Amino acid sequence: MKYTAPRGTKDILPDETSVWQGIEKTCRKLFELYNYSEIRTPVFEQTELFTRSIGQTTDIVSKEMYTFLDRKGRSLTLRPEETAPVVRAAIENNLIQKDKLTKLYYIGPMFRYERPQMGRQRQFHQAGIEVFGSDNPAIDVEGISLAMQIFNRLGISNLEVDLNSVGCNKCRPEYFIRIKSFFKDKIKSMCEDCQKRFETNPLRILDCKEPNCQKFIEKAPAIKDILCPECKTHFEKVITGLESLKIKYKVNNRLVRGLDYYTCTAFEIVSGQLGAQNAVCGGGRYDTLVEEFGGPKTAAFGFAIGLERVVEIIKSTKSNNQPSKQAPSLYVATMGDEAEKIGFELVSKARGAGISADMDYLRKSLKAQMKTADNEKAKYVLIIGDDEIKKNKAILKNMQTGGQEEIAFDEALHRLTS
RNA sequence: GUGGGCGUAGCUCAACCUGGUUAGAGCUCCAGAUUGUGGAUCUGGAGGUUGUGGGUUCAAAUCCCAUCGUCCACCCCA
Repeated sequence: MKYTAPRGTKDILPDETSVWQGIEKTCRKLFELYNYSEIRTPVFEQTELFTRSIGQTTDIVSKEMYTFLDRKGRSLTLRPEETAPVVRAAIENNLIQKDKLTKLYYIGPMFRYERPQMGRQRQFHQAGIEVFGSDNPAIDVEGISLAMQIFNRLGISNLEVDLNSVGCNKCRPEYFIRIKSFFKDKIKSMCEDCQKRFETNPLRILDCKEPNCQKFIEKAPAIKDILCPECKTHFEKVITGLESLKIKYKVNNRLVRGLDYYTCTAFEIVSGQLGAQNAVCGGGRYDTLVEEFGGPKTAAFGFAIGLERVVEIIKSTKSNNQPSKQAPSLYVATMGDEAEKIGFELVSKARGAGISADMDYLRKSLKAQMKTADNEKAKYVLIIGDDEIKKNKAILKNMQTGGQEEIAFDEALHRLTS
């Protein structure tokens, strides 16, 4: 084969697109039900937008970005996530204003250079929201409930909400100090990655899965005990909010998100049906990012759903999901040039009348045309041959019942619309 | 970036371990049985540079190396 899709990318083929369309439709419907408006941003941005917001030492920035120079030598990067671009666009277009809540949603492709595996591709798709202008914990609750509502509507259950607070600019530095002093004498006996994390971002030590490291991590101070009063009450209010909506959650003190801009609330929604890459949704609060990007001081919250993973779950859940390909209502079978001409006009008229229709263009035998119509799941077949032309009538066959009748050419379309 | 599994017809796979005529089967597709009627059945047919490149050998789908792709896991995340 001469050309194949680049590594880590996939063609979404016709028998799959209906699943995708269904998911996208459900997302849009619910986003709009919660009063979010769609925003579409470029798929590439200035590289700095991502390095600044996500953080230099994060995996995404340090090894996963598709970065290139354009013809004028500008460094651009295919978006690895959508929060930074939306923040940029919102500031640039003055969407964020004082005393106003701005609620935006997006659906689109993201790009990260990683080794592909189950539920992980280099081009993947996310649907998500960003809310600007409120530090009210109710926003966090609304966001999480919206995500759960989407999964619910898609028929996905067995999900778990993992919740944590990563603190704010006031309490996080304090926590860093505590963590550093706690691990100071232990770090040498921990794994190589943790030793790096100790220098670059000690918070991530908590996320290490090495059994050896976990022994130490278990005894490490939990961030929830060091949170400042504001973060603490915020976190508690998010929890009571979730409880009042009867959303089940699990406080996970080790949940640390891989992007540096998060403050206070961080959450993930994980599925048991996915393999190692089990997060279907992730997000949280980022109350300082807008200001860091030169906008007004603005509290913000957002999440992103991984659509490939949703597709995986839906495929594995629905045992025999019928592809539900759209079928034409009418298939016109013709024999001979004259019949083909008449048939072509009828197909055209049918379409004009809103009836989905198709016909044979391969000059196949009638039998073969019937077979094609059957494979296409056409409801009716209109047969036109020499006999019919003479009588100025066609044969209309109902493919479900097998019954057929002679009918005038023009009459046939009326029959189908009525 | 690291480790392991796998690349054979459009699809799912067999033959590989133990090298040996013309690389098989099911499904799909095409034709016929049915001179102009789909689904079921039967008969026939088409379809392959065995991922690619090199090596070993009288002989390679089979053994070896490389490379690309894919899958799974680590890391991390959606």
